Amino acid sequence: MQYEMETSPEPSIPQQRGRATLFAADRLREMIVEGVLAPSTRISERMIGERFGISRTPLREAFKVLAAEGLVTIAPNRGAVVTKLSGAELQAAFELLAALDGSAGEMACHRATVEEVAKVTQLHDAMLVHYAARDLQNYFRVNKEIHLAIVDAAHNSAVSRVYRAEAARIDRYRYGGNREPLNWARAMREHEHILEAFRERQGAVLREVLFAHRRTGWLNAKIMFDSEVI
Amino acid sequence: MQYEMETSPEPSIPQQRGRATLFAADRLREMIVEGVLAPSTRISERMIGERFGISRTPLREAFKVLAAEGLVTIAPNRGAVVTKLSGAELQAAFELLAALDGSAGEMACHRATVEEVAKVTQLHDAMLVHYAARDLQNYFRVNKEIHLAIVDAAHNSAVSRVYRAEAARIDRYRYGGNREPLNWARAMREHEHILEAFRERQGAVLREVLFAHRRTGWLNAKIMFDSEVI
DNA sequence: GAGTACGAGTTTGCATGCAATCATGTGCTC
DNA sequence: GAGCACATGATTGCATGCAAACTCGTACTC
Repeated sequence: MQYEMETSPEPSIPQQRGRATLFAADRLREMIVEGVLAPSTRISERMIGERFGISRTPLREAFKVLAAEGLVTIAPNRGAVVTKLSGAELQAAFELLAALDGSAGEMACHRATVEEVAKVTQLHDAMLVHYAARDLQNYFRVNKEIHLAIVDAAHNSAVSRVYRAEAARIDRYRYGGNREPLNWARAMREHEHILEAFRERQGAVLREVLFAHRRTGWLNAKIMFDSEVI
Repeated sequence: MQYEMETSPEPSIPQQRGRATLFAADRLREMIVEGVLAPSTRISERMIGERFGISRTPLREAFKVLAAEGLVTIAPNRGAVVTKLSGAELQAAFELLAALDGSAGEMACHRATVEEVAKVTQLHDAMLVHYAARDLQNYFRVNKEIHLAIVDAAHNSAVSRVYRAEAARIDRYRYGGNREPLNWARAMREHEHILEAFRERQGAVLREVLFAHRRTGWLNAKIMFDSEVI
């Protein structure tokens, strides 16, 4: 997927009343998560307001929401910038996601419906196809869907909400981790174990496997982070 | 701690520029967490604005922040109300905190400094004194400090942040859980095990004990919730 | 030349105003 | 009396205006 980085004001999307703040927050969140707005990018109220065709008031409210989510950082009297995570913060986020992945996986083994297990199995097979085709983009997409499906199968709204929020914070830093064939193959092997443990509903095993899998993800992200590609 | 529920506009606290939104958010958060503003209470922009001595603009920004934290719920064109958790949502939050408590405890066993272990030990002893004196208020306060100290001893900023946010969401529902002497004694016994596992740095044990302890907390909260006291 | 004081332009923080939407009460219809 | 249409007041959503704080370039001092 490509993004046009046009300098001209983008096609003004007229919003119905009562949606300017929501529109701005969703739009900015998407741009940050997908990397269109890189970390440390300054977000001027006037500039973005003109781009989005809204005034500063709803935009400032959107900034506050994104700041609460940790996606932007607001300095008093100096405006908002896209949050740039330090190495320690990135590691902390990966560890948190590891804990959530593991705990949710264990819960999911107890609570997942037959349909939810089937759904994960189907997604896994789809991911295999993308892996065989070396289609990194779709591999990443389906990969994330698998982890979300397992988390949601825990049937715990708080875990799902926090997981999504924290995953969004570091999504920007995960995209390129599996470019190395060796790591990619390793991740695939781990996913085989994940699927097996989930289908057999072995909670303790799934917890351990998901925890270790997230650690692999962190090692990959750390390589990229240390090489300052991101 | 008591709060004056005066009907006259409360002592206007003149804020320095650039702090109106922060002031309003902190103040409202405190009022919600401590139960001064009960769940389902409507929060009118004009009313609160007059009470706090600020205009609607910074107040609306504060509402958005609290909504992102899950403390208030904003209905389009109808304003904000203090979030009222359903039984399922409350249980979900307790389960999430159980997972965070357990995971953080295990991390803390690996990473806690000698000073941090000593601090928890000291807090534990202080809690014992409050327990012996049946001082519920201070018992609760020190109890929370113990759990926070263990979580922070994991040295993971993301876990600490999420833990605080989620704990704040359900604090309102936890205050009265241990009024029954039997449950209170049980919680104290669990805390003995918590301290022992932490001091001996037995990560897997501490995870299990903290997880079970949080489950006890949920059972207590559920009794209160089902009796519709809160 | 380095460092500081200053000032014009820019940006943020907040208050206010207006239009759209909602809430509520009254009168009308059946 | 029940139910609905409508009007009026209240509330929210957003745009705009103004003052405070910041940025950055220039001139001045040492």
